[in-house]
Amino acid sequence: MARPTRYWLMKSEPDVYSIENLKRDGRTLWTGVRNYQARNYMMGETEIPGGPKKTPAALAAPSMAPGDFFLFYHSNAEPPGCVGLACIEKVGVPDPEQFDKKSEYFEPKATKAKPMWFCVEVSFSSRFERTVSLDEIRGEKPLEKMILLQKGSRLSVQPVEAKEFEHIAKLGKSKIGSK
DNA sequence: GCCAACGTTGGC
DNA sequence: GCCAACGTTGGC
Repeated sequence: MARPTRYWLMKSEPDVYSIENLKRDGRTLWTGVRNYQARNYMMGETEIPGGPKKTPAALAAPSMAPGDFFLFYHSNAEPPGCVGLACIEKVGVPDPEQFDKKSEYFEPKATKAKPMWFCVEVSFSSRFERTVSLDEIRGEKPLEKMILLQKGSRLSVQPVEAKEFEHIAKLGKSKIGSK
């Protein structure tokens, strides 16, 4: 049975790494996520040798795979909101920052053989013609179930429904594959 | 800059 | 295993 394409939302502070940066770079490693739930999504669907074991609940949850798409969200921005689309290229990549003593994401307990944190490689797909702001998302009935809108939700990597993804992409006047 | 909400750590 | 203290996220 073919796996359906899954859709995600990933947050980044534009002062740190913006959609313009991704457009410039073409591809990047989505490093620095230090949340177990987000990590589990980024580890992908197959077990990683030497990688952390997922709990049964995490195994039952959806995970990323190459070819999935995500909404690029600018957090701590004015206004906060979705600004474009990008594609998951590679999953379960050990986050190199955990091995770098000078990085704020250094993890002394991690080793190359047994990494603790994983990231994904992503590629630029499109920039929206305009920001679909958090305020606007709040006002859309078809988007009311989004994890983004749930009280206290801070998850920086989260699944979204295909319908939600398409709705926001339409509001941003952007399609997969368009510039 | 404030602070609510949440996640993690560590003493017991 | 509990839970208080602490740190972080991210909108406002």
